[in-house]
Amino acid sequence: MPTIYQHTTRILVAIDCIIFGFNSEVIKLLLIKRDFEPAFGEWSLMGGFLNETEDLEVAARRILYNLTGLNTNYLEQLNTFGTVNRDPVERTISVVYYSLVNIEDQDLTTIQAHNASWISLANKPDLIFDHNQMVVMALQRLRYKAALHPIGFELLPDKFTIPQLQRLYEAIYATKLDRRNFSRKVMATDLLLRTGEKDNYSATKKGQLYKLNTQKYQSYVEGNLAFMPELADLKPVPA
Amino acid sequence: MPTIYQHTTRILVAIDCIIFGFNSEVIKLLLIKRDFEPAFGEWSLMGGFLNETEDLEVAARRILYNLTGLNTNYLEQLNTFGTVNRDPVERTISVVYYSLVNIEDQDLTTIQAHNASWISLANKPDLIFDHNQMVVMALQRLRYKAALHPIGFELLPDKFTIPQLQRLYEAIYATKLDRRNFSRKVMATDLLLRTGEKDNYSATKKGQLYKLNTQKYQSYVEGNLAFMPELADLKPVPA
DNA sequence: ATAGTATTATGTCAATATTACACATTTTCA
DNA sequence: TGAAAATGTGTAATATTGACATAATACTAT
Repeated sequence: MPTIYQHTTRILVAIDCIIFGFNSEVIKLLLIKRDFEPAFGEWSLMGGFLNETEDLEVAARRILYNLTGLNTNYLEQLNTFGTVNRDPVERTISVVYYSLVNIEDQDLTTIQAHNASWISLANKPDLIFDHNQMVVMALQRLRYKAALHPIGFELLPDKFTIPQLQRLYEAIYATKLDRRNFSRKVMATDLLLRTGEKDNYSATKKGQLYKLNTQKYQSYVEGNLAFMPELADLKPVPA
Repeated sequence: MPTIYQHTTRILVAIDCIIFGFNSEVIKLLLIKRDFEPAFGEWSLMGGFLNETEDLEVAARRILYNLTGLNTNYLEQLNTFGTVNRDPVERTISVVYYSLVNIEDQDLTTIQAHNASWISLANKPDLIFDHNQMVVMALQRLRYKAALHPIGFELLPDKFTIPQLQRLYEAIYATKLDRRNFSRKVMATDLLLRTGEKDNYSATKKGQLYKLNTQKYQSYVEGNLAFMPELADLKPVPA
C-alpha cells in the first residue's frame, strides 16, 4: 500500500520559456500575442503546464518545440516564481527556463501559428503577470554566463564572422569593444575554426566564416575556464 | 465568476533548504537525521511543503526558522528539482533554497528538537532522494557568487579577523591563499571597518576584529563589482 | 624574562593581462 | 575609383597577479 503525503495542498505548476535570439544586430525575444484567455490580446512569454509524468526540462523543451519547431542546445533553468497572486486565475508557480536559439533555424509557420514574433529587447512591450521580471532576470543571467562561459555561440548560426561575434557581445553587454583587441582575444581561445568560406550576406568585403571548435568548446563549457572575465564586472540591466 | 484553468494536474511543491555554516575551519551543512517517514533514519536536508497562500521565499524562511530559530540574511533560490520519480511517495517538485548562516547564532534547542546537526562537507553522509545533487549544485553556486560578490561575510560572526576571513575563502574554494596578498586585497575594497576590539579566542596574538562596512557592502552586493574575480576560474566541486 | 608563534603592515619584483591606440592592407559593391 | 567593412600587426601605458622578503607587535607557555 503506497504511503501518501498528508499534506494536501497541490499546486498548478507552469513552465515559462524566455527565448533569446540574435539577428546580427540586437538581442531579440520570442514573445506571443495571446489569442486566448487569460489576458487575451496581451503579450507574454511562451508557457504551459507541467504534466504529471513529465520532467521539468522535458516540459520546457516540449513548450519550446511547440512554439519554435526547434530543439535548442542551450536551455537552462532560470528561477521559479511563486508569489501567491502572480496568476490572477489560480495559484500557480512558474518554473522559468531561458534558451538561446539561432534565429535562422526557426520554423516560421509554427511561430506564426502561435501568434509569436521576434521583438528586440529595446522594443519589448509590457508583458503579463511577472513576465517582465523574468526577462530582466534572464538578461542578467545571460550576462553572467556569457562572461564566464562561451555560450554566446548558441545565438549565432553555425558559421559566423568575427565581427558578428563581436556585435553579439556588444549587444549582450550594451557596450562597445575594440575590434582589434576583441579578435585577438577570441582567436587566442582556440575556440574558432576557419571554414575557408566567406560571408555572402555582407555588402562590402565578405568576412571569413568561422565555426566552433566543438571539442574545445566542450571543455570550456564543462570546465570552468573564464571566457571573458573582464566582462564579469556587469553593468546594470536596463529595466 | 472566476475562471478556472482546465488543466487539472496539480502537484505537490516542496521546499528544501541547504544551510551553510562555517566554524572558522571548514564549511558545514545543517542536516537532519530523519525520525519520521519517508526514509526514516536517513539523512536529508531540511524541507517542508509549500502552503496554498504562501510565497516561495516565505516558505523557505519558515522552514529555516523552524529548524534553526534564526532569520538568515542570505537566502537565495538555487534551483527547482522535478524529476518525475525523485520522491518515491508521490510526484513532488522541490524548490531549493540555500542560505548562509552564522553558525554561532543558532538556537541549539530548536536544532536538537529536529534531530539536526552541523556536519562538515568532508563528512557529509549520503542523503535521500536527489539531495546530494542539490548540495553539489549549491556549493558550485556558492563559489560563483562568492567570487563575484562579497557574500562570504554572511557565514562569519559580526566581528571577525582577517585570518578568519581568509580561512573562509580557503574553505569555499578548497585552496590556499597568500596571507599577505589576501589582506592587502581585502583591505583595498574598503569593506572592512576596524572595531578596535581584539579576538579573545586566539591563543596567541589576538587579532584585530573587523566588521562589515554595511554601506559599502550593499553597493557591492547590489551593484556588480567583481569581488574576487581571480577566483572565478572555478575548480570542480568535489562530489 | 624569554622563546616561540600568530597577527598585522609594508615592500619588491617579474610575469601577465588589459586598454587604447597607430598604421597598413584587402575585399567588395556601386 | 571610392566608400565601407574586414583583417592583420605593433606597441606603449597601465593594472593585476603571484611569489616572496622583512619586520614590528602582542600574546602564551615555560
